[in-house]
Amino acid sequence: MKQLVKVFKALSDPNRVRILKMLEVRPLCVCEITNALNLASSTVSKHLSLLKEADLITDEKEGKWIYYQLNESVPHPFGRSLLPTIRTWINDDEQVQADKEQVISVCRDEACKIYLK
Amino acid sequence: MKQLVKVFKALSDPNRVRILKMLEVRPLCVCEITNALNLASSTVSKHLSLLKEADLITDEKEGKWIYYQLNESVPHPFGRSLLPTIRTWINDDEQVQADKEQVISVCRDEACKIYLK
DNA sequence: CCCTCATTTCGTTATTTGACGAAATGTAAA
DNA sequence: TTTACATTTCGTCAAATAACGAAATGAGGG
Repeated sequence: MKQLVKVFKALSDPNRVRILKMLEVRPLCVCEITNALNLASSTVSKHLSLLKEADLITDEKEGKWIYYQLNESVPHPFGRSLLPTIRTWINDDEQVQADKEQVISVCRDEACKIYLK
Repeated sequence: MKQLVKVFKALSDPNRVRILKMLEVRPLCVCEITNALNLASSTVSKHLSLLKEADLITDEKEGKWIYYQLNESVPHPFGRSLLPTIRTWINDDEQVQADKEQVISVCRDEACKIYLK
C-alpha cells in the first residue's frame, strides 16, 4: 500500500508528469528539464528525487551531468504497468507536445547554459 | 493533463485506495465505509467526493442512504484503464483483506449505527 | 590546485491536504 | 410534523507539498 501510494503521489503533479513524458523521448539531464519546465533547478531536483524514490526513473552519472531516464526494470508491478500505459496517454496535450519537441530540437550544451542566465 | 493529475491525486491517499478496494466487493454507503476506516464521516464524505470528482466512483440515492460504487463507465481512459488494473493490485495487503472481509461479513444496519455510538 | 558549472541540500514561505467537530440538509418513519 | 439518522458543508488546525534562493557538494578543465 505504501509503495502504491508513493507511486500515485509521484504521478499526481503536472510538472512530474511533464518530466515523465519528456523522458519518453530520451534520457535528460537536470538542466534540460529545468530549461523546459522553467522552474528553479532545486525544484526540478526535488521532483526528480520523488520520481526516483517511486522507482519510476533511474539516474546515471556521465561526467559533469546526471542523466535521468525512465526505469527500464521497475521493481514493482505498479510502475511496470503504469509507465507503458502513460506512454499512450495525453499525447495530444499541447504542453506535452511542446515539451517533447523542445527536447528533440534543443542542443543540450546550449540548454544547460541558457537557464543560468 | 488536469484530469490525469486529478485522477492520480485521487488515488494518492491510502484511505481512498482502501475505499476503492472495498468497493470492489460491492457498493457501500458512507456509514459502512466510515465504520471500516474509523474516520469521521465528514472526512469520508470528503474522500468520496474527491473520488467522484475524478469520475472513479458514482453515487446513487436509495432511501436514507447514498450508495457509492466503482464507476462502470468512466468517461476518460485513465480510469477505464486504472480501475481494472488496481483490482489486481495489493490484494495481499493485510489491511485491504481485512477491509474486504469486514465489508462481506458485517450487517449494514448494524454498521450504520455502531459508528455513531 | 583553482574555477566553472551541474546538481543537491537546506531554510523559508505560501498553498494544499487530511483530519475533526459542529452545524446544515434531506429523507423516512413515528 | 416532529424525530431520527445518513450525509454534506463549513470552519479550523496541523502536517505535507511545491516553490524559491542561497549555500554545499562534486566533477572536469584550465
